[in-house]
Amino acid sequence: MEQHHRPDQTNSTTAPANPLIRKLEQRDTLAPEEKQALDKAMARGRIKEFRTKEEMVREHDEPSFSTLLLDGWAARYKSLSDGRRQMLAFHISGDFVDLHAFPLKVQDHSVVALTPCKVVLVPHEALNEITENFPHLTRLLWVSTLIDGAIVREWLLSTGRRSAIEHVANLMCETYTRLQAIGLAKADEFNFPLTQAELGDALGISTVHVNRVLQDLRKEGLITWKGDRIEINDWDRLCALADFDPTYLHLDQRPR
Amino acid sequence: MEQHHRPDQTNSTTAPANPLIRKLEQRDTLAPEEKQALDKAMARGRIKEFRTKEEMVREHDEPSFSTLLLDGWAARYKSLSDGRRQMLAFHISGDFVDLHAFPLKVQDHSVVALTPCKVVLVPHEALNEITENFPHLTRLLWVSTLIDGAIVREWLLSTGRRSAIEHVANLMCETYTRLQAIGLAKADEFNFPLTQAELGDALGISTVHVNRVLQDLRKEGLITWKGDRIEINDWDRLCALADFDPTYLHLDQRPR
DNA sequence: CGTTTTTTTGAGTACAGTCAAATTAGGTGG
DNA sequence: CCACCTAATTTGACTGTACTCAAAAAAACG
Repeated sequence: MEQHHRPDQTNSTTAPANPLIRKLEQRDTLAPEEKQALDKAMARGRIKEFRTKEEMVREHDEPSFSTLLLDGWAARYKSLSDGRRQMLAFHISGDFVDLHAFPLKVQDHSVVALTPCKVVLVPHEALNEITENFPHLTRLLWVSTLIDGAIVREWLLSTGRRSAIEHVANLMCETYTRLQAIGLAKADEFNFPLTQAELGDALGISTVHVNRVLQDLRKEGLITWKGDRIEINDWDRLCALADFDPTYLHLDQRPR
Repeated sequence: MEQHHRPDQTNSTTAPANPLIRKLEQRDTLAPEEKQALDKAMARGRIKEFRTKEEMVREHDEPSFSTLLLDGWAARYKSLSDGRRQMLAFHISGDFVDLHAFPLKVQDHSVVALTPCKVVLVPHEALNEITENFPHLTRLLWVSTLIDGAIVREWLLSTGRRSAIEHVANLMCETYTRLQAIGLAKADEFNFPLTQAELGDALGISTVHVNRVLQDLRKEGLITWKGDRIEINDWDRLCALADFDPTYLHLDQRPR
């Protein structure tokens, strides 16, 4: 548990094993010294593993590091004092689950592991050195928190104005698109390791209603969900039902 | 309309007339050269006015400037293709309504003026110079977009898991607290220039239901809404009903 | 003072929630 | 590999919150 992260030493012109670099390069090119700075920052972080359902980040904490997800699925959430819970985001490999707490200092929500997770705890001090010396890299880290924000806005639109079935459809389109972008989706199938109860907490509806809506989607021939795999049976009709416009995912290359 | 913004030349130890500086100083101290850089950036921007209900920022636009609100109320929103609309945020004096589009380049939602608004259009080029030369200031601009994000997360919690009456209560607590922080609220009263239909679009409920929930709140002796003024009749019970925890507003001083 | 917008009320409906129980699936140890 | 245990899914019956449509009343605006 006290081991340290070794940066990837392979040829940097091939796809990087460092999932953060891979993610940032999706958006913009990185100079060699910028990649080096990221590798160096991550190398200063401790590797940590979480079990399913374990709390990774707690509301009101003031950690001195930010948590970069290397492997597994995690979810941000907030709870009301009587226990009602709302998921705020899903995170996968390459995502910082709490980069916002680097500038903000205080956690305003919690993060839970949805599957076994492997993370690296990047010291805020290391991030601070990046912001002092690499303005372009700083903007890219800023971008990554902004995309998180854009996704939450789409979730708010879904929760406020989409019907339950449209909401599920939209989340499926979003998740498939995100996984596709980092090569974690097959042609028409992707991993979705949530329970229906957890999905309900993400959609803001009850478990029972999730179940009924999924049956409707299956009957309509749009998606099939078996175990932790979701198969998309009719992408076009799913997108139409969802009113899906991927602009908010900001997946296009946008060089500086 | 082609006039330029003149930075405030008064003694910088008193409350600044520049609402952006005032807002950032709420969070952290600014060095004189940082204030100067902000004033200079704003001085390069064109002043513009919008009428009530006028669109200030359009989804999919790629503007070369960001819109800083000097006066009035504005709201971010997204719409579904059949017209259903969800508000995503309210903005008041000192807020950038689209700072995210500086790093992201593309607008993923629109912004509408809720009242007559006066803004300054700060060129992205000017912001870019700030990020190249003032890392601390960059972090503060980053913080401001992160607080926007934290508020949207609270709205998502409200929309997904709070009942309509709890949701209204929470929004009233949030709005009062934000206005209070910049000196725009009286002891137990504040300006709220929305129609019930607009409030419904913010809450994700119908206009009719807004009206009925407001009657319940009035009957309970919690708030009174007359014209564009809301009076808080019982702050403690309102907070309790709302399950209000202002952590997510990040209003405390957090020096670097 | 008339026009338009906003708020309010009423009646009927529908989407989604709750509670409880049955069924199925998944994981573990013998 | 099977039996058992637990967790997850599915079903049924009933309830309730919030929606729609329509119209009346009240406010705001010029």
